[in-house]
Amino acid sequence: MASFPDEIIDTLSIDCLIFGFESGELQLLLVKHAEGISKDRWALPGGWIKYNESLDTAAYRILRALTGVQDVYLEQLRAFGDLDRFPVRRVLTVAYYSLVKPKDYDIIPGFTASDAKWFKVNSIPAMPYDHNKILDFGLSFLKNRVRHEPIGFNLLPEKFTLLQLQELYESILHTKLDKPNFRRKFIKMNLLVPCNEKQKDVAHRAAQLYRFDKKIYDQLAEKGFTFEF
Amino acid sequence: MASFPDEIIDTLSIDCLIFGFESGELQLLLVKHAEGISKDRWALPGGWIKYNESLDTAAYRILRALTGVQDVYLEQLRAFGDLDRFPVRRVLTVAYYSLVKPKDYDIIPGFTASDAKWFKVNSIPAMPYDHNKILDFGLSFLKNRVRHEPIGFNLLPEKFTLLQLQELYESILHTKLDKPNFRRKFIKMNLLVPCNEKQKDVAHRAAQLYRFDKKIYDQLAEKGFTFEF
DNA sequence: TTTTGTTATAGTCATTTTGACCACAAGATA
DNA sequence: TATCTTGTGGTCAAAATGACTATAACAAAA
Repeated sequence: MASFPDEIIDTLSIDCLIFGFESGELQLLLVKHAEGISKDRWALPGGWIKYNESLDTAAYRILRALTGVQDVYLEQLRAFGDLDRFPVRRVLTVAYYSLVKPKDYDIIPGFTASDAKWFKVNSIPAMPYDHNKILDFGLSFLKNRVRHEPIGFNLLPEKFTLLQLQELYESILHTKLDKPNFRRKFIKMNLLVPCNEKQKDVAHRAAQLYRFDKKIYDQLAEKGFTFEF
Repeated sequence: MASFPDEIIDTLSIDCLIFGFESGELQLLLVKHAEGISKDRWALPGGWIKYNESLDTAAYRILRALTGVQDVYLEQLRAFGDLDRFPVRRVLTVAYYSLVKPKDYDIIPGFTASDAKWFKVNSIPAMPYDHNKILDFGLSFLKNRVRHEPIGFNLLPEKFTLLQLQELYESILHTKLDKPNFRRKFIKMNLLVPCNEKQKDVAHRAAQLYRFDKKIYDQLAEKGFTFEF
């Protein structure tokens, strides 16, 4: 079974949770299976690991092959290994996640996917296997993480307004936050750099645009800083 | 290969990080391999998953068989799947961790372990495979987690002093904390219940003993509370 | 041109939390 | 009795928080 290096291991798979943020809502990238036992159903982008690739390598390959998404930062969530999670035989899957800006990527379904598109996190269809369970895990992971690390980095466009940032937090935390207080708190963290630019084409007072300062973030991250909301 | 349900899967393993806290220091439970390619070396308690058991089940079985430790809460950390992590063939391992009170457990080496004992985290020997890497991951995970959840629960004896609690935090966070401030902060969280008892056999003023209030903790945990130090 | 609607942004204020301390208490030991 | 060690109660200024109020911009409607 392990004789040919490039052969797949049919008991080890990868599944990806690709989160995006657009029009004030958290989104998830799903693919429609083109073959296999869940043909024509929407599910997490996933596939078999090959004998000669590491978990990370497999995750990047599979995500790219199925959705066209590449050059993202994938992070492992954890393994899911319940006996009955896959109906045919015992399959262990390792879940990865990423946070991206949907607009930065052309979604190109391919490989074992006949289609691929963004779904609002609040209206995800019932997926095959334990994919909904994996999503739930990912969502609570995200909810937890957003409280302690400035993950907004990857979800917002290069330049963003404070309201967009706040909406991102509200959408992940599932709460309303006070605008002036949110603004004050975030600005005091020194992570935001005001661009010399304002919002355009809005039917109200244009907001200041900001961007994240990666350097300052890295400095802070090294000292192990955290923040709460 | 998958024909006999009770057969092991020789490409899937479990490794456990069992942390303990004693005499002011963080400890880790290791076993000495009795067989295999790393015979006589100290390593994380670990073993092969069987075809008919889930990851969690395998973790409990293996930990118990090798060290005698049972009735603990094991939590999955993540999977480690680098191609070269195991010299003979490709093996994916799923790491689990637990926090326990060493005194609560009789360490009984067994199965593939010829010996088992606690090591101070600061003097862990070089271990085979990627076990040191797994430990590093576990330590930073712990460091991060201790800042946001009251994990002390499982590491301290039933009744403990505030100084013991503080030493636990200092030992995980690798810093010194101010005594009166630590005390004030922790007491205000309402998580500690004073026992009507004092420390005994100490060569100085005896400290009040406290215990955790699990109910209050659960209430707080549900609301998603966090704390910082 | 004025009004209206909508979001941006500045600021107030009482309360709570923090960090850095000091000082005394309790008890064992020299 | 003096001294040492750790426990525990407290102060105090500074900073952070949460709940608001008020004003600024500016597009669109009246």
